[in-house]
Amino acid sequence: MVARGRVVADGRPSVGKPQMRARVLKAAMVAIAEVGPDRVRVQDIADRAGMSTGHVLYYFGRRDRILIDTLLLSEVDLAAVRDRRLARTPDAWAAVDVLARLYLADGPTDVRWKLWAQLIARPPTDAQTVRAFAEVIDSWGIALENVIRRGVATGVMRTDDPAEVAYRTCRCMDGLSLEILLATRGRSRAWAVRLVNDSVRRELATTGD
Amino acid sequence: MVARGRVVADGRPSVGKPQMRARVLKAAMVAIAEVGPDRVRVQDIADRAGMSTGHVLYYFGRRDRILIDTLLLSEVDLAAVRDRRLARTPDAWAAVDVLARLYLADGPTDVRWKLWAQLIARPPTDAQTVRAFAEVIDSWGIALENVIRRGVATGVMRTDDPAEVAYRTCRCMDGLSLEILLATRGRSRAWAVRLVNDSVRRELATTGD
DNA sequence: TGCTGATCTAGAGTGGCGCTCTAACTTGCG
DNA sequence: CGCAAGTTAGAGCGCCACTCTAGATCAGCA
Repeated sequence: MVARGRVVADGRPSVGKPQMRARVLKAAMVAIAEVGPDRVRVQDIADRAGMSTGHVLYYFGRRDRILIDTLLLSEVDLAAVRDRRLARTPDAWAAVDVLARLYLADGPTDVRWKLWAQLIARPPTDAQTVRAFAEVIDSWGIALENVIRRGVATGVMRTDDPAEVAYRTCRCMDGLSLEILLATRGRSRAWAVRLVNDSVRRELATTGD
Repeated sequence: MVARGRVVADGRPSVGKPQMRARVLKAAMVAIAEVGPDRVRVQDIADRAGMSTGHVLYYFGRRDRILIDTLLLSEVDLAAVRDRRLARTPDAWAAVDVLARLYLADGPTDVRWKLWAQLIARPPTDAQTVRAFAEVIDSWGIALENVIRRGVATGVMRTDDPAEVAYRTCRCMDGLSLEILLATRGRSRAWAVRLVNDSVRRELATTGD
């Protein structure tokens, strides 16, 4: 036993000083943005946090966990922004546009989506983390579903199954974001935003729209 | 100059013995299936090919290139299967089903999609490879577009823009495959196949269908 | 057949990096 | 002060991609 204050097996460290974790995650965001999530070293993060590599790993156990928590943190932040903006946007069509712009990748170097790509390439195994990511993904679908329900309620949209449309639209935006990341063709972000808006409008528009 | 028979800078090796490359790629497929594309070592591939690691890298230069070429090879094979089966399937709705089943990930361990994930996480930089992958992606869109055109021609489908529907459907299948890979919820392959079939049918069905 | 240069093959060597481990330092509490 | 728990640093280990070099094999030629 003795438990030398170290990290518990595969879970989160139970040790204190959450501000240290926050500092590391902040540094990680910067480092990832500069170096890229695939190339970033623990050393890069430690440098920017003003700590040693051993110290950083004392809090996170594994390098992967730093990237995972960074993504989770950025998703939590983004979800807050999303919910705030959606609440401020009464028109359902405008809300769809807001959501699409927040969800879709900014460009080939979009940090958030590059982290997602990293995660999918090496998926986490522990149930806790898997559930956390499932909730993040769900929250986008639910947010869009609510927008659509509002559109239906206000009479500007029409559908039998808001949840299905929302889910499918999110998966489509996933694919679009991946193509933006790959940057194979000219397929730009602006083009993807327009495609999402158009296809949703075509599917949900009431007759007169 | 002198060029000691080595690999040219970032491109393909110009050296002979293509059967050696083929042998490595075949071994790579096995190794990747067993170990996973993220964990597979050059040693694993070399072992299965009956060669040394140095020998393997003599032909491919970088580990990444092995994975890239493995994916390209498997895509070429799959495209051949796809075109053959589609040619044998006159009914457009049935053809959509065939294509969806070939395109979508088999399950959380699907090798082809795991390689795609790997590729997106660390995208290739050289123009030649980027173009090759763009063509692979395009070929799926074009194949689906042709199916839809056939459906329209035979009067069982209706749409203004077959290319747009095909493209969007492919991106949706990308997103679905990613979720199958992540295996967060019960979202299974069978469920995804049905979703694609249903949504395409809903979008393209003629009135009486 | 023996010579020569090009190509091929093997494996030892190198460097980098994730991760571990130990030892020292700080803090809190009686 | 003294002890224990928690915190910090950094040296060290092991692994793995990639490099380098030296030898093997082969092709063409006299």
